[in-house]
Amino acid sequence: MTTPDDTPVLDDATRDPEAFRASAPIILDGVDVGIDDRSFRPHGESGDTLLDGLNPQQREAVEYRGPALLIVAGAGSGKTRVLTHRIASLLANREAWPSQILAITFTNKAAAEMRERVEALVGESAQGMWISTFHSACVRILRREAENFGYNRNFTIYDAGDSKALLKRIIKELEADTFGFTPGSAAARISKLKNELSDVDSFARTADRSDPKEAMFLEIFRTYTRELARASAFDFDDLIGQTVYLFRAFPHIAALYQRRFRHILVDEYQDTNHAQYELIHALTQPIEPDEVAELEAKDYNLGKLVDATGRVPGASLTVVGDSDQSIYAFRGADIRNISEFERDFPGARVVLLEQNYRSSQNILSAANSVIANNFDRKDKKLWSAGGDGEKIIGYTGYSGHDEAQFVADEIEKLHSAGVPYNEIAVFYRTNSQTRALEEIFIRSALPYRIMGGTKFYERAEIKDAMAYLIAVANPADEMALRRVLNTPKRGIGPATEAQLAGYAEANGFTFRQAMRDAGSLGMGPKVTSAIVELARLLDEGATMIDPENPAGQSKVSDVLVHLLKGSALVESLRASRDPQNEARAENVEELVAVTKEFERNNPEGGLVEFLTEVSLVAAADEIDDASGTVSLMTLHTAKGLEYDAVFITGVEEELLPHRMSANEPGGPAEERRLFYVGITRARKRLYLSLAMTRAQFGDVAVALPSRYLQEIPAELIEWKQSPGFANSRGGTQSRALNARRASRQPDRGLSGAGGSFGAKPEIPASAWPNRVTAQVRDNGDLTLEPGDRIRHVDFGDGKVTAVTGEGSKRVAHVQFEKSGAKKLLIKIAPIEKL
DNA sequence: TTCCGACACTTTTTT
DNA sequence: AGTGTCGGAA
Repeated sequence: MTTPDDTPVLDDATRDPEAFRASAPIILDGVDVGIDDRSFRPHGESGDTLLDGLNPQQREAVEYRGPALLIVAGAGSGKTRVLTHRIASLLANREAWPSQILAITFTNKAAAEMRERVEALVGESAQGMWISTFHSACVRILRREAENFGYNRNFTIYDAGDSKALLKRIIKELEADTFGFTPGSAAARISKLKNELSDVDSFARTADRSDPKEAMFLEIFRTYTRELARASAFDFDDLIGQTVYLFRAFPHIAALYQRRFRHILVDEYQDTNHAQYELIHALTQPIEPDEVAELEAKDYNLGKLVDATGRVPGASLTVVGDSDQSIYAFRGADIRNISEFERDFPGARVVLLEQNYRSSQNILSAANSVIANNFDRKDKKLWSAGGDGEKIIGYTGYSGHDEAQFVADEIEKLHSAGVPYNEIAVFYRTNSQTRALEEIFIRSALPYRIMGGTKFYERAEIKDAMAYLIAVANPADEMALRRVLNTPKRGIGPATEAQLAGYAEANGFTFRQAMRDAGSLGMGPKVTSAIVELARLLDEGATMIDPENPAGQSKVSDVLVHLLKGSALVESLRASRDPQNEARAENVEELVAVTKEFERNNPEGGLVEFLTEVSLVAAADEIDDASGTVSLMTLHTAKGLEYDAVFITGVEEELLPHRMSANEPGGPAEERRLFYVGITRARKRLYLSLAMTRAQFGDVAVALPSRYLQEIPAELIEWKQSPGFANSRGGTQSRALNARRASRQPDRGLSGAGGSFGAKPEIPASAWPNRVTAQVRDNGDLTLEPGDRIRHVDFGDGKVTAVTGEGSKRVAHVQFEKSGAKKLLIKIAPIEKL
């Protein structure tokens, strides 16, 4: 979890210079636009030293001043450095106050890092800046302005799962499933529309209503929108879209932010969608004279901002991006935003950064030759002054488990050669690939962390506990109430739920009110008291955070503990005989710990702030660089990160490129960019691996090497085990794949094996000395000592050389006769003592 | 209303 | 393989 970017908006303070000084002591004497106080000296480097160590292009990107700047930054070209130095130089030269800077990054983690790096350059004057994601920035604006357009500032944020749950109910009620609608398909379509800034009305105007399916979709969209509004909730896409509507509908509110942010910087611009583009566009508009007058009438000091025409010119915009790293088209990212930047912002300067400071030349050459296969791109070649470096290592496993064992073994080798675990990462295309990796890593006692995937906050029991908190913070949120209604079991079934909803509808009040009044519904005494009791518990929670409450604001953890006690959520999990429920109970207790952690990091933050933070945490935010663990993540999550050693697994057709991308326009090209992003994360070592067979949906399918492998020149790859088997047409894969170089394991045993596509390959197991099965066993409290001989199901006989660790985490270091040295977790490894 | 077993369906990537 | 959903019985 990251610290939220919760610096207060300084608008109120800037109206009154005295208050401003008090709240931001680093800024002396001042109106926020007066930049003439000579005593303001940032700590750290002065303006000149900010340019030290930068190449000429980087310098230009830092120094250029003008309305618009596009920095085309290839992978590893130091763009974060350029961005932070650019911000630092604006501050150091006192061309801008911190509060006038808005920097948008892709993840909270990137935002935190950028803030840290700017602070390292200029010291604490970095405090008042807004450095955040699009979503966080919009939440701040929306909470601030919510009351101005009919929303409650305690609105709930629905994540993708919440949206789908709501749509599921709507589709059921409308019986829309008969038209083939699923929550997923409806959510995707609505999301797409919102990313294009379409709302129900504009969609209704263009939709073909004579088509019953279209009419039904319109009905779904309309109901969904109404339900969100009724619950005082925004979905992810609304956060951006509603902010744009807000600015359009209320120019005087837009003017506040146009005035405040004089320098806007956007990272990963190639992944912005239309709504985000419009948001940036709105923020960089000039303030017209009538709005200027209105602002001044409200005592906002515009001072020197007003130009000769009586307007405040638009903020200066800096965007950084690389169209070769655009991997979010599926989410509405529009590559035209970057390719047509010069047209959108006339007079824009473009700076190209092509020198790579991250990777060895071999890695870059591979990346260049892969991406060169995407036509319709500006040619751009990364180069490094750092020398060729190591060759790329290739490996073909018999199965996903075999591949995982290779990865584990190589990681162990790297580690004993001095590469720390946290400098090693394993990437894959789909989250489902983690299973095999995880099994092997646990068995091999490798410390690892999975980024993203099934996230803590997506677990059912955590969502239940969170729903209690949401119901307290936002009583209008019916979905949270419905979720909480019968968890833990209270004997309130769907029939009762429907009765409550009907009662609320008929009387024109909220679901929550209906719960309070359950007594007048004539239901059974047990059910009635359960409902009334729950309503009372939630109301108690609400008074605990009520700002009017004389007893003061309770801490989030106190509210949560009170709700958990009152609802007996944890106890009911503990009482159940399902063994998994013990782990669930522990998860809920972990959530209490999370709230306490939040309180430590955010002494000012309340329940709403906590809920916001939880809603906006992303996979990449969890990455803890200091921990000594290997990181496992999807290729998407890997964007923006770098490691000494990188493993890309599952480099197979149907997986990379993924089969789902085949039919999408631009799909294969986007998949290629994804591969390119993965390759360019590596500094020194790159491993590409694949498997001949891969388990999916419970059975085994044949896999073919990815077409992208052939695009890497053969001399860059050293195959530990090449995928040189016959393909479906009876020929062989390209020369690159057959890699006729001297290899310790010649291709002999492989080529010709396998056979026609679709059949299970009959490959002699002897061809894979490392062939690994998914077997796990419980060895109880088997004890091993150095010198013991053991037999492993997959690796054969070996001798224990050392034993480390405690209790269930005891690890045997074993020298196998045929398979080399390995570490095994004694408790679960498929071994027996001889 | 809840519980249980049979079943169907899943897996693209994420703020 | 694992999870969610549905129908029927208690």
